[in-house]
Amino acid sequence: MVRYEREHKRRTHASIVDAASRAFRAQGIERVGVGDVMARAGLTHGGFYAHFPSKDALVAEACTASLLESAGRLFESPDGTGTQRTLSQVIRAYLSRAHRDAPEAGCAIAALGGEIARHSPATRQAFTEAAQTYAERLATLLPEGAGRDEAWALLAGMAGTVTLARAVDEPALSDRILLAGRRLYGGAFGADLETVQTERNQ
Amino acid sequence: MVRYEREHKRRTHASIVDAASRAFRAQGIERVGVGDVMARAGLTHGGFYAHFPSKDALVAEACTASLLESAGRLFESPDGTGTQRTLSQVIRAYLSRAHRDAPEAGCAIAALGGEIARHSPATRQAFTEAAQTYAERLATLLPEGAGRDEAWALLAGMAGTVTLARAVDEPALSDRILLAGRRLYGGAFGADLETVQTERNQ
DNA sequence: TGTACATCAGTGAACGCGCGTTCACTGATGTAC
DNA sequence: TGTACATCAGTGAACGCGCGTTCACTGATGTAC
Repeated sequence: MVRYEREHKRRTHASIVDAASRAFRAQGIERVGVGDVMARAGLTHGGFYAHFPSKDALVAEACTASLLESAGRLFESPDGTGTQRTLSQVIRAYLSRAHRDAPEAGCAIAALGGEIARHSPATRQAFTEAAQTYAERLATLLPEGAGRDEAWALLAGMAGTVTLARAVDEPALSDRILLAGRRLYGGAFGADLETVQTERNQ
Repeated sequence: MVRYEREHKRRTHASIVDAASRAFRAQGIERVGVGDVMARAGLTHGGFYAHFPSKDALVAEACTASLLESAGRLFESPDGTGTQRTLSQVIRAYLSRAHRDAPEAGCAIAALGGEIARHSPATRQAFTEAAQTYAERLATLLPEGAGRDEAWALLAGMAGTVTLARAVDEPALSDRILLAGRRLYGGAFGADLETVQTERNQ
């Protein structure tokens, strides 16, 4: 009965979502068309509606995917062993030049937060759910006495810092904003300040 | 020689910028057309190009205008006497439900930061310049030892907090994010925590 | 093992629509006489 | 004081374009016999 390999369509679907999640973060949701996404996935635009009922449905899926993917990248050490990063390492990685300069692989809150706030209920719901697991994962790294709400505040603050560092057009100012963010959140959550200072070039 | 009152065109220009700055913050730059802006200013779309060379030029002017206007609203007491707010009052006002629920009159960094990061050099330059005066004004309220960089970090963090509070679709969670932000920044910059706690319903 | 064929993932032309922009015009303004 | 008129802020029809979406189709797949 099954003509094509069982996994075939599922893989195509996933590759469309992946292409969309990267394109949206790089260029914004509105600037990226259905045709652009399909071309990035190596397909033509007509086939889109065999996978999604509307562009909005893709946006919702791409929000979830980009949050989960970037959380993975953020919380795990880049050594490939799956080791969890410490809070200090997470703050440094989030507020790094590398993150600022690669929005397509970075946190969707920083890249798309403003646009999501104005999007459909379905998109906002998908975003909220995925952000919740992001915040909970961050909460486990916080010191005694700090819980989920503190994790939300830290996440929101770091996202705003990266967004502003991307918006200003003076590179030196942008770097100083990231550094000031490291000091602020490192200090507020007891992360090692020495490390913050010595790794300013990461 | 001057047919129309000298101020006539200047006033129309300013009312277009004002309409645009509110519409952009409410709906996003891309979703608001030139025709929408002109209609909000009580005009028709054709006259637009007698005032601006392009939509992009309007975006740049609207960025400057909305940052200056919202800074005025934020730093001055609402009693009308022009009294300056304290740091604690500024943090409470920025991270208030009122600000979250009225993006069209609020801070452009929170509403448009992500979009501006992807916009034209002219827009980013205008934004950076106006944000600079915003940050400098905030810096004068900070305690001893904190300077312009700390003001940038505080501004960026508060903007991200309001953006995230607008993006999530659960009202209770949104309120908790704002409150956690007040505690975080109030604590980090030595603002009166008691006041923060007692005015949670503002 | 070889062929005929039903399936359906993906193609590409076509649609209506709203956008930014252009341009020939209109009519309120206030000056010149 | 009254009228003719040059100015130009604002009007609205029209443009080309890219968007999201639809749909008749094609051709690779792997099963049935």
